[in-house]
Amino acid sequence: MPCLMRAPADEAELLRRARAIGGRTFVELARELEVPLPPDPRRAKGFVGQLVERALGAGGSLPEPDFAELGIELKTLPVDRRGRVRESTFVCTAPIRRAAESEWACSPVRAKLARVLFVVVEADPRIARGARRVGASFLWSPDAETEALLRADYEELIGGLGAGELEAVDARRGRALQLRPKGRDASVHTLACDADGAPVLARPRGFYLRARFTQALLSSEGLLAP
DNA sequence: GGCTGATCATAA
DNA sequence: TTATGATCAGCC
Repeated sequence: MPCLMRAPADEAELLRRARAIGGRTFVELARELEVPLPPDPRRAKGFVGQLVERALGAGGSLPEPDFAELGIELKTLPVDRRGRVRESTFVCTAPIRRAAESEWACSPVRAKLARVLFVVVEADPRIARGARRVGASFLWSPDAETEALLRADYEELIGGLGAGELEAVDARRGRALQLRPKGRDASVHTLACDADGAPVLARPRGFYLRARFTQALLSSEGLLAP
């Protein structure tokens, strides 16, 4: 594998590349890409995602799709050794200040989830870090029913923010999407409006896909052991 | 055990 | 500083 990878020309090539790295350990991948391994893996939470980005020729961490030409977002999907999704999937930050005027049709959530390449990765504490591998990959777009579900969640959550219900809209809300804190740490705050429209400080939030939801996607793809 | 809230690294 | 990439770790 070349160390500097050009962007893939089309979906088929992207999917081929993703499937070609299936079965490789992250250590092997890092060596091939000449990327140094982090000294303390527990402090390198995004390492695997960024490694896969490089391996597939993604654009990098820019405010645009990973594969801008193709309109495709890349997401790694951490699973345990039984193929159970271990974590939720970050989608994008929530527009807290502009929540009241945010519509689904032009929302970053809809844009990001319109076309996603999911790359399954092993993330099981019972598997030694050096032995964890890249798994299966699949391209996904929401069908009409799923988009309706995402839209309903989005409108409920963003509606809550827009109404200033900043404390009420916690991670327990939403069936597929949820809102969770997203910041350097709990001390980070951003300007928001409370229920009366008065300015208040609030924690930045991000939209995440629940693990239950991505688990169902894996299942639909036939990627789960019975 | 699953889930929520907290936290960590890097790039521009 | 804000965006990207996520996982950690204690609570329920």
